Amino acid sequence: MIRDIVTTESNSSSLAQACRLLGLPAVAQVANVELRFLHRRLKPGMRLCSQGEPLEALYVVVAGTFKAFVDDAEGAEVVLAFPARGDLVGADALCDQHHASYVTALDDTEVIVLPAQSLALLGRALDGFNQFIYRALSREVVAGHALRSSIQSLGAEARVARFLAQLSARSGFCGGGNETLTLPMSRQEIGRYLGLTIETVSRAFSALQAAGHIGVSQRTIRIRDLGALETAQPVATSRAAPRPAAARTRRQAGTGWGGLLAAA
Amino acid sequence: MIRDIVTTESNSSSLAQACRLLGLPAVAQVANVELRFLHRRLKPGMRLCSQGEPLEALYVVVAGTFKAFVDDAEGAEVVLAFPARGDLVGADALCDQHHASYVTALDDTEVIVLPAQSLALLGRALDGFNQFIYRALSREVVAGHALRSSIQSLGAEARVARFLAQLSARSGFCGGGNETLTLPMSRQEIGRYLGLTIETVSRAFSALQAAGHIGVSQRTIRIRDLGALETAQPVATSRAAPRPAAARTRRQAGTGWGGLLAAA
DNA sequence: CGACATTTTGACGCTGGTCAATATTGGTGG
DNA sequence: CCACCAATATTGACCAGCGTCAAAATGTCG
Repeated sequence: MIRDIVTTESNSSSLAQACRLLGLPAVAQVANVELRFLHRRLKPGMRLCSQGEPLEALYVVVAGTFKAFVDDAEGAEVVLAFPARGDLVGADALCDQHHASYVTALDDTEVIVLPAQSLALLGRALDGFNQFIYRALSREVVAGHALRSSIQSLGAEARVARFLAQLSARSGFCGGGNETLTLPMSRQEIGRYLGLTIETVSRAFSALQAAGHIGVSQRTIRIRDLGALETAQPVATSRAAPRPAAARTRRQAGTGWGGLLAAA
Repeated sequence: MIRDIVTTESNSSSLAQACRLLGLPAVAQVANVELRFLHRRLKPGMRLCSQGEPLEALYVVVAGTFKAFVDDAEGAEVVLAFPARGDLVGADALCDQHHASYVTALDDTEVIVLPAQSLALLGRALDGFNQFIYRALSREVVAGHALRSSIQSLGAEARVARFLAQLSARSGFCGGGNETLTLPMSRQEIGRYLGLTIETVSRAFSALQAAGHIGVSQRTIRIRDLGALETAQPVATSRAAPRPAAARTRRQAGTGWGGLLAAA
């Protein structure tokens, strides 16, 4: 597609570097490949890929944060993940060669581009490369399970708390030390990720602040008691999962729902 | 269908058959492989694999239904999927060679066993084999996204309705025509899958029956109005996600609710 | 036929969604 | 440089969906 990046030079990375970024053990052979992959940079709001679009490449995030989402039946977006440094983006397109979600940049970002053709090629040439992709994909599956588990198990406040703990644990979100982080996403987006409304997210922030666990100043969060955030409180009762807003645009055919039942 | 499978014990299947089952386009070369994979049969309650266990093989479900789940913080299980005919099981172990969830048989089941060693081997020998795994994994990711989206978007009744519609759309669940299906799982398990309590699931069944959309008789469901089930109603409002219960072994301990406000 | 497990139904209330109004921030023009 | 307006965030009041507690009903199994 169109490369509008005029900025500096898109530089390149080796396969070994990509492996390191993904946190995968680089197989021996990997080090010997001199093949290099181009980088691409995006400004906030720019889209890396869209739902329905044919697969052109997979991406490994080098810097910045993205938002991956789909539109549900009523048109409201459901945030699937906030890919950041070290995450693989675009894997959901491998099953039918078309992206199944939208991915947009939340801030200034940079990715390593792994062209689709290269995948088959590399797989053939390098034994370890397949493991590389398998693991990245598998990790995504596991992460999805973990998220579902949290959403079903925790109350609103605990979910937000863990969300923050998770962010602080990742590199790339910290604006300096691992004590202060600057959120690249809005409360709205956090809500659509955790299955909460914007108001509830805001209240959770306030409550955590009142409890002395964090310091909140807009999108700048100071972690005061990481332990408290991680040890989410089962709080009260419940465990349901309500409904979205909807209200407005009702009436929609909605086939959607592609896969209730998945595989393991 | 099952005629090549001689009932007796562990039978075997070719790679091409496995591809067909998974609904993946069998690559040319696949047809030429004469390698055959053994089958394995399980009785209700038997475990195909457990969390933490080292990866030994991947499985393709031939018949019956499984339940894949993890235990959340409080020990309550969260059902991740109900793998049935055509689904790949065990993929979550590819990232670190250890299973990340439990998978148990809900009824009499049969799977094709793809030994872990064969994977690397096949990948090296067959170009198409990697695509095969990529797609199966990717499909799982996409299915997970779809499920999350539905859980966050729909009310309890709509979730149950769609769940049933989804089941009726799959082969393997229908006890005859696609009009009557026999659920292999309990209400409890449906609830832990949809993020609802057993009571809410039960009430949803009753409501759908009262509305004339289904006929309920224990675990035998008659679909009377499939369209109504698929066109889930955004119902009311909400969209929160409460907390789990922990019911069972509860008896006290302390947490319950007393600490609720304090913790918050 | 009796003890147990699963499902159903009812009453009650907490969590979190909805509606709504007020603050803060940020951008733009005079 | 400051007033004005739009976007985002915070708070409050209200209310309803669904979890929790409880018990009855129906089915399973020995």
